[in-house]
Amino acid sequence: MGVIVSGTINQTAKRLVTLLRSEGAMSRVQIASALNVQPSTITRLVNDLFKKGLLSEAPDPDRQGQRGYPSKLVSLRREGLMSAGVFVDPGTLFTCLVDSHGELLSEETKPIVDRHFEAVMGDAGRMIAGQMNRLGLAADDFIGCGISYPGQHTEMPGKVLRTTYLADWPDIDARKDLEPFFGMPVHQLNDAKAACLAELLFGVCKPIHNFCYVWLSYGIGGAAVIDHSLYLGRDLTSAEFGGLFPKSKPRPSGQDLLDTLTRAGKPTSRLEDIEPDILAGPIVAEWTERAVEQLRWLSLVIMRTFAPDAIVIGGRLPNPILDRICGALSALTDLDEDYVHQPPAFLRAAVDSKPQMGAAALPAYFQTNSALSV
Amino acid sequence: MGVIVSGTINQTAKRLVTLLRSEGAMSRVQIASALNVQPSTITRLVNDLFKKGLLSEAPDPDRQGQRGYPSKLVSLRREGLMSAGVFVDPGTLFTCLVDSHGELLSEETKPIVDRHFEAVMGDAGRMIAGQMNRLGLAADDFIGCGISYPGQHTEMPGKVLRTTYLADWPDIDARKDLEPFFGMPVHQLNDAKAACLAELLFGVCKPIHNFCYVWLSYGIGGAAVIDHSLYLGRDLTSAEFGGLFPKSKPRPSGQDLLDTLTRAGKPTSRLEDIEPDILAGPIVAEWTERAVEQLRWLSLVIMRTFAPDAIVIGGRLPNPILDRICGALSALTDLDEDYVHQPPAFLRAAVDSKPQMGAAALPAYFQTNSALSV
DNA sequence: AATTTAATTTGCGTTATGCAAAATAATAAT
DNA sequence: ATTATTATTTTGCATAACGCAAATTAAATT
Repeated sequence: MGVIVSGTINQTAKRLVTLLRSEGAMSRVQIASALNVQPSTITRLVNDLFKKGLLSEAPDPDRQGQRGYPSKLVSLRREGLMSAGVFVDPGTLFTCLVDSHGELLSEETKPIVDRHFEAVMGDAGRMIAGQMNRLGLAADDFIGCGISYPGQHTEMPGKVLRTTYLADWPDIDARKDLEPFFGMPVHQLNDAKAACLAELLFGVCKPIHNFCYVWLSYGIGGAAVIDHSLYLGRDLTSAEFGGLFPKSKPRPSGQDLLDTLTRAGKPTSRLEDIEPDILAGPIVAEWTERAVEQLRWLSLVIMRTFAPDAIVIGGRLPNPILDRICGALSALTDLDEDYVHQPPAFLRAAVDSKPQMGAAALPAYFQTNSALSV
Repeated sequence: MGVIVSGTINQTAKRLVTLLRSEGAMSRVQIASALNVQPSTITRLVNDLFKKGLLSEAPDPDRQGQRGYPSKLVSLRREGLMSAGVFVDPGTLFTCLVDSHGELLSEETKPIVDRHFEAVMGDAGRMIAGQMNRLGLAADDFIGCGISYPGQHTEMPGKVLRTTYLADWPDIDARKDLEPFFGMPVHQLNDAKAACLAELLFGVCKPIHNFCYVWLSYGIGGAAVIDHSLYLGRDLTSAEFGGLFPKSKPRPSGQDLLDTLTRAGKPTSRLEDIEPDILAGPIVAEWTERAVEQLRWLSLVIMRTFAPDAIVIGGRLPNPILDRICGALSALTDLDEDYVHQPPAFLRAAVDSKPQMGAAALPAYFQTNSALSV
């Protein structure tokens, strides 16, 4: 095995990895033209990275009856860029290992009993190490570990992430505070932004260069990807779409849904605990309808600002609700009478049900992402 | 003289030009550390570009009583990257030549009598050529010419710009339709986006990496700069802030102001024609106050989406009104009760009164801009 | 079996750039 | 006055990245 990404990875190599993540298997000439370099450059680069175990190669299965040297399709080797992910729900610890395609290699979930920082991170580190062990892998087969939890970013030295949910957690600086627990490079980002990266690298947004993610969880978060890069904005507060809905009024958030259920005499405290019959019933249906209307307005705001190619709907709201919301938005023929353009594509997030995959996307993103543009 | 930018300009050279535009004069070591390369690389690059006439060098005037080899400050040579600009008002043609610092070398304004495309562009070409002549310069001393006018971009092959104001103008493709008139590379963008680039390269936004421009003209336009690059979005419709205000209702646009004056018995048809006493009177004051309130809301939307470091106010509304609007926004201590962060910096655009400078910024931007990031 | 075709590879030269040592021009210490 | 110290810039050398053109390869077509 052995780790693959050495300290210095050439700029064109980064662009190549980003391209292959985005487009999947490609021939060398296709790569060369996409990256605007000579085929010979790609030959040398690919053969080099192949030797290092980063890439794999296969004959083109669709090729039939064409003249000329048959192209060989190059793609990321699954075991080439593996990463680990840890998501901290206030009550549960979700961990996983994923390969370069975002396929789960293993996962493990555990209730959190001791909520203190050291205890949670100690547990997480042991869970990750245990999974590696069972697969016969070592920490240096991995490019890193991502940590994600609901929380607010603050622009302190080192960009710390703060949570109010978890008892007396300090402001956390990824490198300094977290690496000791995992023995590999650590990256962190809050739940919405991490989930967005998971869609970018592993989910439905692989080929999309500009999109906005609307994250519907207990609160409403969001993220924006511009030119295949996460745009964070001042103090990492870009695309905080929740803030567009006044806090005091009804809004399409999970907390608002739970409050609505409580008012309707069906008190529920966690989104996962909403009963199937209630989920299928009129209270939720009515709430969803209102949410769709509010998100239609939000989509208009997004189109007037970011004007992305797609708006992605995901989060920790129950799946059927997110599916219904996304379906209803996709069915709109126009967003608003004053909006003369086509509505954007509305996409249902593919990997939002496993929030630890968002975390696992972080090292992959931060260590190999590079703008694809010429 | 002779042109300076040869066909191929190295990537680090682009980053250097962008850096010097943004930061002004710098020493070689400062440049090296800003661009994350070795000082020796900068020595060679700078000496090379100096020989080509792109850069100039001067002793550091502030240096006094420090040990060591005295640094020499490198900056863009004024005559090194000149460009031309043409702005087409429905009734007037504004043209100019500017140097690499955005200083006007010459300007010429002329009423449009024949509004047909060929006639207008023919005139513009002759005006530009005449100005060059008078200064003893030739077309190939210039990196290009920018064309700008109010209009809608449409995503047709080649990214055409369409106008409804000007009689039977076709969809225009910069390279194919415009270059014959000017004999140099031509770039085009609508008024708001061009004005934004003028602030980025020549105005108050030189050092700002993320900002949004709110363009208050007859209509309301806008633009967003992310990582020192203009972000255009799907079909070049990003940051079309006007669309956030329903067309049917009062809105902070110049047309709305003119309509307000008409209703108040002071009919005026052009923004330049508003009488000084009316400008200072209660109708305009009241209108401005309402505009400020609406723009406060818009600023909140901008902060929840782009979260830029600054919001820039500019346009063709009368100067005193724009000054008052910008002043009032700057004075806000918070944008909204739910917005817990600091308000952004509100900046008054510096070069919006000369819209042809926006046009002149286009060649400078498109031919040398390069993300500064590492 | 020879020809055509298209992808890939190889050989060669150039450019960009890192690294370390040297040169330079100032101030500070003796 | 001379020497030491300091920071910036330059130079010499080595190497990595990559363009270009020619060669190679493996298929289909003639």
